[in-house]
Amino acid sequence: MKDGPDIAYIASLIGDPARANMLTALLTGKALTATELSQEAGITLQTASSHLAKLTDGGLLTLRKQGRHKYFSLANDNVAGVLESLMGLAAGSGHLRTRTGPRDAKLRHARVCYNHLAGSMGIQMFNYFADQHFLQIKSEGITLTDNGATFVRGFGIDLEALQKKRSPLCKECLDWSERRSHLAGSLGRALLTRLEELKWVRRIPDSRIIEFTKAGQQNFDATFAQASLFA
Amino acid sequence: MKDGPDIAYIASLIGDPARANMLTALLTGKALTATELSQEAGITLQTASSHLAKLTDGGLLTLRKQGRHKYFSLANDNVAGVLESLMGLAAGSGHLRTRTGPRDAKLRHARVCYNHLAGSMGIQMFNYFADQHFLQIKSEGITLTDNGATFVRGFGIDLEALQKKRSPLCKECLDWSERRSHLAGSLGRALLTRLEELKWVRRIPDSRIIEFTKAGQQNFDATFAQASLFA
DNA sequence: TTCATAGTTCGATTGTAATCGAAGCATATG
DNA sequence: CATATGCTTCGATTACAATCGAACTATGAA
Repeated sequence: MKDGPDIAYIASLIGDPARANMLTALLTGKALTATELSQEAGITLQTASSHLAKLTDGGLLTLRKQGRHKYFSLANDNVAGVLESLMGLAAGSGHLRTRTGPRDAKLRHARVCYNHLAGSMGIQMFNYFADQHFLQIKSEGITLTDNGATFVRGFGIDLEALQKKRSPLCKECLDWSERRSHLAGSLGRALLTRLEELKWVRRIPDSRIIEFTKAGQQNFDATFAQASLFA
Repeated sequence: MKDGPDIAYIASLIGDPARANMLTALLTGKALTATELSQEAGITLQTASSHLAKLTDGGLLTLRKQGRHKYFSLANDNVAGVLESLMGLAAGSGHLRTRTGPRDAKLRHARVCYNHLAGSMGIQMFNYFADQHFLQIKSEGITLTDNGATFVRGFGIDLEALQKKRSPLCKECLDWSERRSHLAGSLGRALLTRLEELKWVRRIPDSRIIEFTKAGQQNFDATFAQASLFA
């Protein structure tokens, strides 16, 4: 009856609306203060403080003290992954109270998922990498091929700096809107940062939406053209 | 503030201990009746009935009526996937109240995850398939290569019958104990069934544990020998 | 028909967790 | 130092959901 880890404990942490709102807010990857999170969830600071304590205690969040501020962020990629797949369930399983407004459409097109690109644009990029054999999927995970490394460097990313880091270079992350994998890991994050540097995209403040500039969209489509389009 | 699907609703469904117990019980893939599930969770039938109604209403369970029995099972692979990854979080994030007893060790070695093989043996099998290039990972998902198909047929599986089905042949599923992917989908299920047919393994009743026979373990290791062992 | 088993619905109780006001620390700034 | 800001702790309130006993419905067996 009591096989395995205590799943109810973690799920109940996510199961409170206020806490769920804070967690989704943190899916942008940006670290937020307690006050910001309380506003995000629509509750007072006192209540938020108690919630945040529970979340950190449960290992879902990490916090960094900076002066008199406390910055909270998701503990790791796994947390973000669970949140995204929960969204997949919630979207798929009947109860989709997601009225598909214009905002929602933008969200499906491109959004940030723990600092990497998600949505249909994220899928397109992943597809391109896969089609060009820039990625090799082994049982241990995804690795970047030599051709892939060349491409990434050419795109203006300091690959060596990334590889020095302890965190995994490539990971895949399941997209709730597309139900496919997109590229996560430090490379995924670096790619999004680069897209911002190039001014192909910009983030909408206080939202997970990523907006493409007109030129940016054209460049993106040209760079990450899907092979299937030519077939 | 209200981006995306209602994640808190789903999470709160899983977040109740009684419901979580029922869900994990269903991770074996076997359909269970309301009475069995109530015993599994240690609650009365009345309470269980209300819980089961909520779970089906939330799209996590499907039910099949057979005479005066109601058989419940997980709605789909996604549900099983979310449960497993929640276990990963719960196991990893500090609060591992999983005292590693002998039972737990068996669970890590081989267990059933929604009717397919999980645990280190599941990983070993997946690794073998990957190393032998029996699987090809594309962005849309995993596909079986021709060599893979030959191997699978030789192993005694009616591949054509599986392919006729609507459900996906190959999927990957993240293992909470190993933090790696193992093979899910209808092929994954068929492989486990075949292992049982061959009497290499047997399921422990009322548990997720899969036990290897002595000969079965030897045959398994010989068949799915990891390339890295020879390196 | 009568009895037994499987499951649901109703009502009342109980416990717990979310919430916020008020007061208390802690860290910055003038 | 005083004062503002960010956050935590305490206490009381409130609301909701889990629980079970009892009565009810449905299916199957004798």
